[in-house]
Amino acid sequence: MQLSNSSKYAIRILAYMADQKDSKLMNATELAEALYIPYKFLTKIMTELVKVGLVVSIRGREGGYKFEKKTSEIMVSDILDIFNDSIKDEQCVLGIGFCNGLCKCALHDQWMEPKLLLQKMFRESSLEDIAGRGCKI
Amino acid sequence: MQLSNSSKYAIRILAYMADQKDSKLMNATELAEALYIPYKFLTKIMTELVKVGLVVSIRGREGGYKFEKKTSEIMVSDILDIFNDSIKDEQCVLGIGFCNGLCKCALHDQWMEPKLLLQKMFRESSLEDIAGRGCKI
DNA sequence: TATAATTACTACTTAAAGGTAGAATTAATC
DNA sequence: GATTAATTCTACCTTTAAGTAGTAATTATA
Repeated sequence: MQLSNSSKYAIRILAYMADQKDSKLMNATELAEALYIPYKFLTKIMTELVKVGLVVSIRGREGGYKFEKKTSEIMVSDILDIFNDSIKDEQCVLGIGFCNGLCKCALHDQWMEPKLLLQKMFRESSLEDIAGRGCKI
Repeated sequence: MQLSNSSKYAIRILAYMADQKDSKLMNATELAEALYIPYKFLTKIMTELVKVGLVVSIRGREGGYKFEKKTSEIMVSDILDIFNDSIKDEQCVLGIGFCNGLCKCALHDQWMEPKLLLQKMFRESSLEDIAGRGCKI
């Protein structure tokens, strides 16, 4: 596809958090162990999510992370944007060559179709959609 | 998406070659200049394409490259395979988590659709399809 | 107030992809 | 056979993503 590990981890983390029944504070150790993400790498990612305003961090003892926004308002594309993984450029999906509106390779139009589908999903699928199907991702 | 540069370059090179009216030998210098690909990197890629049997190289003076197979028989997926860029794994398109047939995230099925579309194109679009629309890619 | 538990920050290391250099090999042509 | 134009091979350099380490800052609780 390929998304960066940061994007994938971030989606896993946030979907996992969204899936928790009680919206208690979750700490880094807990998340890292539950999701098999290296602890230090996880905290790095969490800091990004805090900076961008998706989650809030409470520092110090008994601290942890919780959502800043409602999970139904956080779209997959918001998360991908953070790590520059969105597919929002004007070029054809594969980015093979020099295609543009005027001059395009023969596959350009065909590739537009799945591209648009993916973009649509990225924009329209919220964390709430991803989480809570009896399956931890 | 993102394909490796090697894959993208390879598709550009082969599509360009397929677009040439006369199937003359094309040399590395010519291709590199026409397609804005670093000469040395291009030759590295060409060597891969030779090894895998898509093109033949004629060494020495007046040498160059030409197709081994008919361009209508070379699929985009063949090229992606060489550089391990195909999306043929069993996981969901994003490869976010631990989805599989039994346990899958809520987006798994949605993502299957564009994934299958892309795979279909990769398999069914030949070099002949890509080339020859009055537009060099 | 001391301690333990927690996130944040800064900087480093590692691995992989992308790209480059130069010499070796091959073969047409003079 | 020598020269020259081409590909091929081996090895190296550079850049970026991924991951690690150590320490500072913060805060609840005993």
